[in-house]
Amino acid sequence: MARKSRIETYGSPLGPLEQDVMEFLWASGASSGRDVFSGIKSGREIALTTVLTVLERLAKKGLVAKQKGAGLIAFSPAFSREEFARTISEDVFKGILGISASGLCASLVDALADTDPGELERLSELIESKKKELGGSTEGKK
Amino acid sequence: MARKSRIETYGSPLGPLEQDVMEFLWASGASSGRDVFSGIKSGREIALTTVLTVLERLAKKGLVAKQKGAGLIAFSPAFSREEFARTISEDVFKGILGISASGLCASLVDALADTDPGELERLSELIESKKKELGGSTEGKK
DNA sequence: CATATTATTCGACATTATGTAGAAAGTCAA
DNA sequence: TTGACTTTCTACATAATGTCGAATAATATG
Repeated sequence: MARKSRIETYGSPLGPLEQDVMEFLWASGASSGRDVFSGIKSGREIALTTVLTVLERLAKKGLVAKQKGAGLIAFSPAFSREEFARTISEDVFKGILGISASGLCASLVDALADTDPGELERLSELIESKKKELGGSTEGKK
Repeated sequence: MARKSRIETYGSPLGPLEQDVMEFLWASGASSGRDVFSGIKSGREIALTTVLTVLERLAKKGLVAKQKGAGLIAFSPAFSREEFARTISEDVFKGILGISASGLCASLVDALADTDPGELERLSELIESKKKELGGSTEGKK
């Protein structure tokens, strides 16, 4: 049996340039290749084709949609930042939970307290409702 | 200015073989190269040197400690499974929190409810103590 | 239409990470 | 010294990513 509790995936490993491109698309929405190029190239020396290639690869990965309509081809994020983050989170959690649920929770709480204390409150509420949701319907694993 | 809210790291991206090796070390503690080899090679065809190489690289990365004492060199995990998981978690959270704290929390709660409901209870307690720890600085509706 | 521009696509090379392992060198005991 | 075993070196293969120039396809213009 392939041991499962692997630390596997960690989500989608995007390279720095790919991330810059995604950031731009998330911020600007559908854009032409040149737009993306102009947008992310600040200070750095990078060729237009480099960006085009990345855009192409991202499209192949299904992270950006390529729409060829009337004028130029438009590239747009296939997922919102949130959806993307959530997808990653899920993969990460699946992997790490098998190793140390308590450690994961501890890290989350610490990180939250550090960057967004207010979110702590919302988290407890979230937990409450989830517990309530689980409550009663105790028919084993789901 | 390096835009920060990146999705960056995602933690330590170990390859499958490297993970098998770490799993073995976590389970067995200090072991000789041959032990690791024998331990992880079940069914598969793999050379001893391959494992040794991986062990070596893992050591270079600082994930395993190489102790050369009396007899054979002993390799042992430099971090416990939990510490490792925690390190990964932190990196991941730092990256994702900048994007969507609520999304992250939602994912965690869902994942927890799914794999380890009991941990939900512990999480809320954890949050409570953390809130208390933050104390007055976090005064607000409660 | 013929040509200059701009847009897209192709093909390539560099680097890094990982898997894989044979060859060489080092150890140690019989 | 010899032989078996350990450890190190060296090297190749593949995949992901960054990086482009060249070739090709569209468009626009004179």
